[in-house]
Amino acid sequence: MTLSELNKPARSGAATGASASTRRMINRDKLEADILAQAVRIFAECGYEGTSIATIAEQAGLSKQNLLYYFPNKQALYKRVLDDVLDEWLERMNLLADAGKEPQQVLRSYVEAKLRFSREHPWGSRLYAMEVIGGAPMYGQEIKKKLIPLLRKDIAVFEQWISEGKIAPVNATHLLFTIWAMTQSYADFSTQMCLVLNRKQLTRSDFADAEKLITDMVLASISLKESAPPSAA
Amino acid sequence: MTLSELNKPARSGAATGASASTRRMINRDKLEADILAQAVRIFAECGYEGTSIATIAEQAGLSKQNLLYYFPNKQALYKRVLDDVLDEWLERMNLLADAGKEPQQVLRSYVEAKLRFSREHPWGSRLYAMEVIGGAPMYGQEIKKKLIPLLRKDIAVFEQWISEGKIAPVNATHLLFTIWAMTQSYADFSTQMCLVLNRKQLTRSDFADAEKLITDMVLASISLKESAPPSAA
DNA sequence: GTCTATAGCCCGATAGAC
DNA sequence: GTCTATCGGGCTATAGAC
Repeated sequence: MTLSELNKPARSGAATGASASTRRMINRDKLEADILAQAVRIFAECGYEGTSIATIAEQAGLSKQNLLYYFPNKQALYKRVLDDVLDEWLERMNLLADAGKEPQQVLRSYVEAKLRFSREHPWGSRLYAMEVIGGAPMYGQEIKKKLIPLLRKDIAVFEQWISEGKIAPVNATHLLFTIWAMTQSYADFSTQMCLVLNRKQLTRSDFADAEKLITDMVLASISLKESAPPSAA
Repeated sequence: MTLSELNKPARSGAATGASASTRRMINRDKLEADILAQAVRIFAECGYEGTSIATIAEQAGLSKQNLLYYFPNKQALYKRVLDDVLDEWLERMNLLADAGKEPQQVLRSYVEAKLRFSREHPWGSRLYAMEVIGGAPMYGQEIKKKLIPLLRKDIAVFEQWISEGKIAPVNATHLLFTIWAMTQSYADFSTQMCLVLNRKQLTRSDFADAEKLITDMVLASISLKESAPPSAA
């Protein structure tokens, strides 16, 4: 079960399975999805306090009071949005480091997936970043429970590769941090990048260029220099 | 003249030079500095809308109405804070790429300076990041005028190095973006990093480790591979 | 320059009719 | 489920006494 399913408000008719309530359920799910899609964008653009639920409601085509029928309060909506972001992220990232694939291929996939998330879910990426920058005052516990263990696992995989001599002895923790930083930045700082590039928004070609450079940098940093013999120091 | 000096409110007694008003000026400057120091922290923690000037005033030890005597309104205070951040940043970064130094040394200094800014001015770094993530709705013009030209100049320097064969033919624009991303992240994402590292805050040793890895990655990406001859393609 | 008082606004949330 | 109406509170900013 995903985080977002856990956080969904219990709904009265959800367990009946009758055709009428099922039809209603579909409408309700669509409406919730519309609300969530607007919410992630507006929260990311305006911040938590800068966002009024009336604005979200208006953009989703319903009244503020009606929105509060679907979500109990503003904070619950906010956490639900972040749940969905984290769910989607974990789903894409979780299956990368498990198999016995080569380090190079795993890191290629990691960079590609994280960068694709920045491209396909810019609002979610930015909203997550804003929450973390502010000290994760509302979502820190969930990050601690759900994300941090996976990041630690990734670092452990890197360190395993190092101890097996598969990659150069880099600092595994900071390697992960820098990969995160570079890929995340193409969502968070796209405004600044667009100003430099004189574009309205980043193109697929920009992301392809970024992926190539980031991948090259990461692979170069872990590549074993054949000229250096095992040191005795 | 710096951005912050331009944005300072004109004050009545500033031009007299009399000893009494000079003494008052010093007090006023100290009070303004206190307000700005609290403002940058609270704006970064809570966002623009999430920050009330009453909170800033309280933390600086004066009343909200009194704060509004020193700064005309909330937005002016906010922009002044960002001016100071950008001033400090430009001051540190501007003198790096001018001289005829070697690319390796310039990039070492660039990473070191940007990372030191993240360590010494975490609130300023984070506040700037939040403004950019939200689309720079209040400070976009200043970024466009003051920062973007310098970033373009840096990119042009990288491209000059490439055309002179001093560094490998990487994508200069994205090289700058990734350096920015990696160094910036040690301010913006320190909360997440601390959770991974199980620390209250990042240590000097963490920043030293980061600097080493980032520098190695950047220098590896620009290093000329001696085995590859100049291609005819 | 610092104080009290308050105008004027927006917001989140609730109550209750239908 | 959707509506109208409204409460209670916090906010920016201003007015004016001292």
